[in-house]
Amino acid sequence: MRNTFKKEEKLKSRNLISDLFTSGKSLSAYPLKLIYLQKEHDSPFMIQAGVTVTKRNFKKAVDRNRIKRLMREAYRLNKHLIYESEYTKKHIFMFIYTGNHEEKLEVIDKKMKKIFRDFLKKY
RNA sequence: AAGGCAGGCUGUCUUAUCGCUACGUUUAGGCGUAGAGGAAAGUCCGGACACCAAAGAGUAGCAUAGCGGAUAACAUCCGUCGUUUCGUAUUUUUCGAAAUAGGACAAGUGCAACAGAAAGAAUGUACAGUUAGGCUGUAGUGAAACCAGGUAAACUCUAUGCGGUGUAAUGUUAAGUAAAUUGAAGUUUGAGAGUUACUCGCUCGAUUUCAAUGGGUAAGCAGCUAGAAUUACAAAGUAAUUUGUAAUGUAGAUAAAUGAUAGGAAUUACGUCUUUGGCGUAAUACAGAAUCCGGCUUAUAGGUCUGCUUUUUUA
RNA sequence: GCCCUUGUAGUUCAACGGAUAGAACAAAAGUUUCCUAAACUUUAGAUCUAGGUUCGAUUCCUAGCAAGGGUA
Repeated sequence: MRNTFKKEEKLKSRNLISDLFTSGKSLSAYPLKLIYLQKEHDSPFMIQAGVTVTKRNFKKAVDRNRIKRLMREAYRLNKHLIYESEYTKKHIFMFIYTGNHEEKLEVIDKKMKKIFRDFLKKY
């Protein structure tokens, strides 16, 4: 499969996001944290995913944008782990960066793989 | 020549692979084109644009403050006068540079530590001008006592300007319902309610029936990027700036695109060597459009230019 | 996005433009005690930053920085 991450695959609806934060479950692998919820949505993709960085830890918009780009890149390169598994229920994902300084892509990539492995182990 | 300070300009380039957003094209896969800044930042001023007829009048409030000009407008910019500081020089003047919220204390009110006789109307001490009184001058304290005193980035006064809310404005499309809104008719008749900081004013009566609209769902689309546009040349003007001609097509996202990896080049720093260079390592600032413009302020590695200044060398 | 407020010792708060910025708690040292606590005595410690107005600024003005709040 192709490693894309297009508009339709991104988590955008405010309602879905607030549902996710009120009733979602979480997995953690510092400096990343995944909040997930099994829920039907309109997207043709199996998972709608978003990333977020708190303003408290990164005051400058440049830093926040950079980390979000790195997280999107890591998700894009690793999502095949889930799509190629036997699991097929629809989910919404939100990745939160809980660290307070910028990490390199390879670190984030490693943690992303760990989170996906943990996620698949649970089902 | 090297270093420091201040200001102006500039603000790394390139190839491949994997991706993102918009537009065009394509039956689909795909392909083509375009894709952050000088400050996009702070939100400190000024506008454009849109809506609010509950948008009116007055007061309050806020802003500005020599003079002339520029501009769509400004608290911005240009010129000039005054004032202050510095330099040259030195009796002053003149000259050069920098800074400057720079109306009014002769409308009224307030304030002035310490010192001083006295800080607002009081006339003291010593000396001198004259012998006494009175008057005048000098000394002494202080930032200010040269008197119609000082102080308005003290209240205040004067002149000028300002209606409010901000693109999440506003318009429109689809589904679809109220105890809400609007219109018409009937019945009844005046206590109250609402509105901008306040007053005047202004708006709204209550209930029943019928018809229409329609909260929320931060839904979709428009607004949304051709504009006080950019670049070049010429002319006018001391300048800010204006006018004319030609060329150019230059982001439009919305949990929010403009990225990642690998290689090469450039610059800088450090280390090392076989030292006009080679090799290795590291770094490449400040910072990310959110309706759009004009300014202001703040941040900024490296390069480059200008001014001032310090040290060394040579003449 | 828009709007507003506040910055004073380690903490919570004071201070008309005027002498050496004050109080409580906390901290340090000492006295007391076999030791600790309590009590008592003493000490150190601050106006967010940079300019300006003024004879003089925590106070007034301007710009920046930081923190907090409101609104949709």
